[in-house]
Amino acid sequence: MPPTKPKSPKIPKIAVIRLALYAKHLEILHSEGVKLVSSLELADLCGVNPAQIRKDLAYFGQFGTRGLGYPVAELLAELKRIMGTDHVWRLGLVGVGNLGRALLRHTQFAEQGFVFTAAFDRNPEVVGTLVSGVKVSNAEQMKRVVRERSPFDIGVLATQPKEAQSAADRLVEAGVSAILNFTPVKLKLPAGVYVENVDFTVRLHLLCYSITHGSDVTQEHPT
Amino acid sequence: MPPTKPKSPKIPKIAVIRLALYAKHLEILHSEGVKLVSSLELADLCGVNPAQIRKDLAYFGQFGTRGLGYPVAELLAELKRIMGTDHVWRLGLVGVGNLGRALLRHTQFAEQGFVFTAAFDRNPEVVGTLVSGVKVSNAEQMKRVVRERSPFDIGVLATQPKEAQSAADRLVEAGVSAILNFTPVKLKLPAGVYVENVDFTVRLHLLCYSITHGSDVTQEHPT
DNA sequence: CGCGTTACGTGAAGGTTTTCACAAAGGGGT
DNA sequence: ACCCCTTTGTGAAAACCTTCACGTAACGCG
Ligand SMILES: NC(=O)c1ccc[n+]([C@@H]2O[C@H](COP(=O)([O-])OP(=O)(O)OC[C@H]3O[C@@H](n4cnc5c(N)ncnc54)[C@H](O)[C@@H]3O)[C@@H](O)[C@H]2O)c1
Ligand SMILES: NC(=O)c1ccc[n+]([C@@H]2O[C@H](COP(=O)([O-])OP(=O)(O)OC[C@H]3O[C@@H](n4cnc5c(N)ncnc54)[C@H](O)[C@@H]3O)[C@@H](O)[C@H]2O)c1
Repeated sequence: MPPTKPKSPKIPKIAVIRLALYAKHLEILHSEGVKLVSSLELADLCGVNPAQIRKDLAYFGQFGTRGLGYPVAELLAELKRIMGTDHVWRLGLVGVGNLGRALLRHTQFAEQGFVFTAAFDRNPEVVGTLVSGVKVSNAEQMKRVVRERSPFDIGVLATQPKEAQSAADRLVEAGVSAILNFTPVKLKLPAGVYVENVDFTVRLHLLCYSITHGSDVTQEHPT
Repeated sequence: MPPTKPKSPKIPKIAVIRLALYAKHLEILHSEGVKLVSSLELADLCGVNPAQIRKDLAYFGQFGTRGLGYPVAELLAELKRIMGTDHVWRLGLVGVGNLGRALLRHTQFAEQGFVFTAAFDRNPEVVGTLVSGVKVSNAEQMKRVVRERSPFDIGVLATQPKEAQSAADRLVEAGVSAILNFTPVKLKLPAGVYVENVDFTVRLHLLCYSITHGSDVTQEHPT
């Protein structure tokens, strides 16, 4: 029986973020043939406090053996199950421009279990072409394409900013409940639709502050 | 005289991150001709608590007028000065591949005061070409190019993962003290060099967790 | 079989960030 | 000149997250 207890207590949001970090390093250990790892060793690899790891894991169950540590393969499998990354997720790209193209061609997504099954654009010159093995469909027919040919779980938004909201609406209409948003627009979406905004410029601003003030402002968070 | 007091007390790292968020919304208000804004109004726009804004600003000085609010133009100018974004920052790209190309072509960086003045690659087929008006130089000659022709302040790293560390070392050698790192590699760099890591896959993992557990884990943080 | 060693799991302590709540301050109307 | 209304700036309280410290459990060795 898997030693998982229900996650009744409130789980700090940042703990979930760190879970992905732990999984990443467990993956490496696993590939190196390491069978057991202590919270201290894993903490060193991840650059966090060992107690932090134990506490984070405790939110989801008991995975270790006292006196030994954690079984790498099992813990990795558990973390993947918890994160939902124990199976492939299908991505649908909206906006096959400069950035969208780079994302489609990014081979490392597939290695992590994220596969583009569909791509959409509005530009007739792009529609119908094949980018990195993915056929670009007409954005107007998203709902139909999703239903009949290429369903996906997560929408990746990379249109021009002024098209972002309507494109997002279309994603929701098509039944998508999670969006990775690369546009600088704050999307208005119904409850139950999850959004993650990616904005590189915030990071640039932080670097500017650090350079200007000579003090590092970057926290160790693994984002 | 500008009402700025020295930043003697300890400033929460996350407060600086929010400053960029405030500046973004002040920019919009300014373009709409709004002259004054209260912490309540700005808080609504930014999706944070009004007291948070007042506290964050208080770390850097007194910018408001009691009973009125904050003067949009002045506060914006102050924030830019504090962040160091009151002038143009020069970017140098290392690795003109899928992602690097998208970044070079991204017109919105310039609008925010970030301009690519140099680009480097190792691939002879790419070296010498012009991408979005920027000449691609040989990565081996980075130090010379930076000194003699195209200095820059912030290095943008978008090489293959296994080249990341050595490319970063070269950036440091060339005198760069801030790096925006798009590779999944945790760079080892001397103290005084600031790094911000951009990793989209963490965001995808978070979305997976949200979908799987039906509870939103995304914090309102503006990253 | 029991004892020593190790390292987990967790309550409590400690530290940091967010929010509350209110005194103080400024503007504007009369 | 005074009063009223609004909103800042800021201690204090609350919430939150991290780290400590130790009881406890499991393994392995003599
Ligand atoms: N390029 C970058 O490096 C970069 C960096 C950060 C953020 N972004 C953001 O990402 C977005 C895309 O940037 P880009 O450089 O790729 O722009 P782009 O103009 O090259 O690409 C946009 C693509 O979206 C398509 N499109 C427009 N409306 C659409 C719709 N309703 N449905 C489907 N497709 C539609 C366009 O035809 C075009 O192909 C922008 O919002 C930009 O702000 C880009
Ligand atoms: N493409 C994406 O959407 C995406 C997304 C997330 C992360 N990344 C990361 O960004 C990096 C680049 O991705 P990509 O898709 O553009 O890869 P890519 O292979 O298309 O481009 C890499 C470029 O870097 C150049 N290069 C290699 N070594 C170099 C060196 N020492 N100095 C200078 N240039 C060098 C190569 O010649 C190539 O042009 C990778 O680390 C990848 O993991 C990419």
